[in-house]
Amino acid sequence: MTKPSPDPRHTLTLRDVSEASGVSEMTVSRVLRNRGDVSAPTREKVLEAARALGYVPNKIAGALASQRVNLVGVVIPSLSNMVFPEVMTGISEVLDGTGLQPVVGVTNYLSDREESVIYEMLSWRPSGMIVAGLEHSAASRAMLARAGIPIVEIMDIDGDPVDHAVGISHRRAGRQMAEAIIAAGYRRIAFLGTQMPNDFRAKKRLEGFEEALAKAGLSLVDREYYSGGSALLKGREMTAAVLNRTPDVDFLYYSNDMIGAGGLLYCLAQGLDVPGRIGLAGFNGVELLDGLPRKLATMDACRLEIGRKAAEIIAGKATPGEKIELFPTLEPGDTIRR
Amino acid sequence: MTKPSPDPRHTLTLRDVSEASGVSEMTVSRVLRNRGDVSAPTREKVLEAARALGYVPNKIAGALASQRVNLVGVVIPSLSNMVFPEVMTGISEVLDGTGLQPVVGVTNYLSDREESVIYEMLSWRPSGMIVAGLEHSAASRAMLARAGIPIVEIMDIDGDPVDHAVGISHRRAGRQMAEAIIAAGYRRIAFLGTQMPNDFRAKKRLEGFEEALAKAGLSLVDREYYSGGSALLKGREMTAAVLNRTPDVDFLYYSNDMIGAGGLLYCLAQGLDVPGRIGLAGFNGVELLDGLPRKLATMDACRLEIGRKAAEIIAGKATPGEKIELFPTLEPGDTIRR
DNA sequence: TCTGCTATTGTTACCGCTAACAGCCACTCG
DNA sequence: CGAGTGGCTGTTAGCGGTAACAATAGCAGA
Repeated sequence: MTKPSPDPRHTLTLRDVSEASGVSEMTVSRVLRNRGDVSAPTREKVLEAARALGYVPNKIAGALASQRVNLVGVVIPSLSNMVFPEVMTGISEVLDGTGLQPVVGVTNYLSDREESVIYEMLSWRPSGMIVAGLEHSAASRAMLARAGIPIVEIMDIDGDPVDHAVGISHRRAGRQMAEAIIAAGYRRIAFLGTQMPNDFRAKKRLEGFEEALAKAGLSLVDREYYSGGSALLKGREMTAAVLNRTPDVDFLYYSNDMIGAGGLLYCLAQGLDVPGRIGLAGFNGVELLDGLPRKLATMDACRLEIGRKAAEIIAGKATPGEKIELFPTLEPGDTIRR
Repeated sequence: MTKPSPDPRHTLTLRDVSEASGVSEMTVSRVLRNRGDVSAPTREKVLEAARALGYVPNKIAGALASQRVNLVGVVIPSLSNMVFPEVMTGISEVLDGTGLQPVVGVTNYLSDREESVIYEMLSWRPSGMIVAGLEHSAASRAMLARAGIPIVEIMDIDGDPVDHAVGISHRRAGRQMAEAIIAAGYRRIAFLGTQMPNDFRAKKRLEGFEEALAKAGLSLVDREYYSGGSALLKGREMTAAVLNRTPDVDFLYYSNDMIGAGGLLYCLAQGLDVPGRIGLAGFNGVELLDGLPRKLATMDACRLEIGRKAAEIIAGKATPGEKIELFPTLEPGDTIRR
């Protein structure tokens, strides 16, 4: 029975626990980490003392001494995107059993910001890094390459990874969607999407999309960009603008599901025949779509799986085969003629 | 001119930079942290050497030596909620200038998990902690109280904070909404919400709501719970269930905007007169609502402001006045009669 | 010339914990 | 009965930085 918190202003160290339980600091350390042999009675004594005192180990000191940090840096462009939380879920799922802990950093699609987030994270000497995208500043790439830890670049595989990459080919995804649209008989196709110069993946999808159109002798009949604001609302507005400007358009390809959903709601409200008179498609496969009056055509981005695979590489559970390509499935929903 | 990365397998330390630039480690440390006086030529030499080598300081060692950690722990129940990302935005905004860095931990509304997340975070000795909610296990509270750092509990102020609290009164919010609904002439009111036992805030809103109903001599005519799944879809399903079971219901109060939005879409699809025949209201004030065909009545939860104020307290920029209550505004939208 | 001061740089002693190894004891075995 | 063995606990020496203080140089003023 030790008196709890004798001096409330002093933060506890191993020494406090060791004194309270009458063993060496080393033994306390062993008990608390469950490492090495400690006799049952000693273990009990120590645990009780630690509990009574409310001791919380200092990982900073521990990490410095052991040269091991159980942190995995995760660098993503945004949290409000709805796509990254799911990646995080996949990462957490896999990391949960391993003693590794994800730490997120957000870049807001800013290259400078990404650089400083990466720098900051590396300065904590994590066990691995998961970074969204393949496009980074030279300095960022250099830091990652030099860090001496596993690096996994996720979401995209159209490019050269620093170390590992897990993702889908956005170029191919765009191409595939275009092919499906053409096959369904649509010909006057417009694109509606983000303008953010640093959303490289959206850009690649559009490239693939136009490539496939070109191969069929087609080209976009209209395009509309936006940035910021409520995606759903923007989707309505952009759709209205396109329909107004190019009344004979027969397909709207959106760069993401949120604006696609807005567009769908707008078209339905206008009483347009979807998918007869006009077809629509988005990208991502967000859960939200399930609740819409009609199911928007989309392509899931394998987010959960990307998170899982990336974490597995970091945790050393997977064969480090450079690039891992995943293949999104096209979900035609109810907004493409069949 | 130093040769870059002579030994690629050895991680760099201050000593490497100090040798490369011909000054002591201490001087390098001073340059890199911009602290103390260093002559301009020396500074240049050091910076160049550090850059050439690609040196990234080891914050673990730095933190241990200086007893200062520029991290702020943020513990939230979920990322996919759409409400917490906005809180994070507020936090980042304020922290950005201060050298402090937020680190998020997610609990999935699990008390055990919260406990271990808090423990894990405290073991990195952060400069402050921001934790969602006021309900925590005894162990969690004790750890936070003992940590000797500023603690801010956010979102809710109906209860006893460990240290500081910033949020709204969810009980009052529920009451207010009920009063507005009653004033608009609705009488047969149903509640549709989450069942998660640990969503204490939703529970408090419902309590306040029922309290106000009772004061007006009313009580809920129906209620419907859910958990998990696509919120939008669940909203549709639950709404269908209630309308089917209690056809003469004239108001649906949802515990959050997502299921409310689903309900709204359903009602509109059914051709119901909203808000004449039936009224609807949600909670949170999410951006999504702006894109809906009709604007759902809601109450914004002051999320951005909560994040800001909490961060200000941590950063020492605000007077630590125990509880800071914010007052949500009721946005009647188009789904309550006026 | 000597003192006193400022500007700059170096030295020393940790921060709190863990790896590696040393020590001690009881017990087994030939 | 001595050596060998395994179980448990303690000792020592850092990990890579930084605080605090010491040292040195350069220079002005008396």
